[in-house]
Amino acid sequence: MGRPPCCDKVGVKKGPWTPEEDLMLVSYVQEHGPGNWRAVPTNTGLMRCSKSCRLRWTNYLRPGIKRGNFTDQEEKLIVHLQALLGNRWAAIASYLPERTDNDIKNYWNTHLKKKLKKMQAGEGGGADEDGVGTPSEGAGAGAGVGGEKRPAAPKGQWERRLQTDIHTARQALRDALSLEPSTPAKEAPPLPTTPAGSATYASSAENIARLLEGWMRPGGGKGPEASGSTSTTGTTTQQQQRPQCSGEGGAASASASQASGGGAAAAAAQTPECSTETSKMAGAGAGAPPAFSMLESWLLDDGMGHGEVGLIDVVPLGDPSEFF
DNA sequence: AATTAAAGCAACCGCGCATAA
DNA sequence: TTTATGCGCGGTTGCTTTAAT
Repeated sequence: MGRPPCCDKVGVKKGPWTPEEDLMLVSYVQEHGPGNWRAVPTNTGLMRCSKSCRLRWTNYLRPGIKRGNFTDQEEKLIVHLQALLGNRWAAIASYLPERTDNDIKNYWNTHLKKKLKKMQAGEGGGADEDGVGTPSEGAGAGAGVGGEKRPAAPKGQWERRLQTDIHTARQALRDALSLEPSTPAKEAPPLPTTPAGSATYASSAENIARLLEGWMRPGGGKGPEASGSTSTTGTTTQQQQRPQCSGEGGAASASASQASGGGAAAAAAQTPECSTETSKMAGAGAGAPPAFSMLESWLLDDGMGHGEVGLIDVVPLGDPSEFF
């Protein structure tokens, strides 16, 4: 029957997002929460496709996103999870709540693939074309991994598969983390004991501040519209890359308020109900321990002794990220 | 200093799944 | 039960930046 386009192509703007658009989207989501994306363009006046809005939010504007360099641990985790789960980036991303699937995917394609290929080549092994990521067969997933289309599995089946995924991932994480026993908190920065919730605002404000920074900087780089999202992310990402998770909360919100002179960003920094997703993140990181610490303690807590109790039992099946 | 190639990243596209009507 | 619609995911594209010559 032919699926209709998700939105009218006429009058729909494409390409990089401008800071103005970002602000419109952010303030809308702050107010209404994410979801009902279909209504977003109408209600905000954004000339964007609903999908585009969702993507922009989840990949860039959403609070709690960490951008920039991946740590060694994150890298290892991704490599292992990719080997186990295949190119199921969303699933992999659920283990790295601060990273977006798009980010992980890009990082895999641009860095890790090559890196591993090189390593394998070094070992004398002939890496297969896709390289490395041949997902271990029978990793339980059984399903089409590594690019194959997912089989349409009934929900029960999907849940079982997810359980297996979690189980195998857990094993892999153990391996991954034990690879470098002597990489203490080197890459896992100590987490500030931030008051619950502040991390959410911080992250949110940080993202917004970041975009505003690029926007408001007079002649900074390429000017407002060119700078748009690209500059805030592209070039400046590296420069603005801050020491992650190191209690930037106050600073971030401060800069947000400064930069915005109030406005949406400030609101963003203060609106308690960032969004459902935000709350998720907040809940996730209540006090915002990065997922890694959580994972580590989960994995390394040998005293857990509850057999397989743990993630699987805690997490409502179907969304491991809920755990974080 | 100018040009070209390579790398990195944001965003788009199309498909499948879930669900409400 | 069927159909329509929205959402999410993975693959891919194209623009921008950086490095090399």
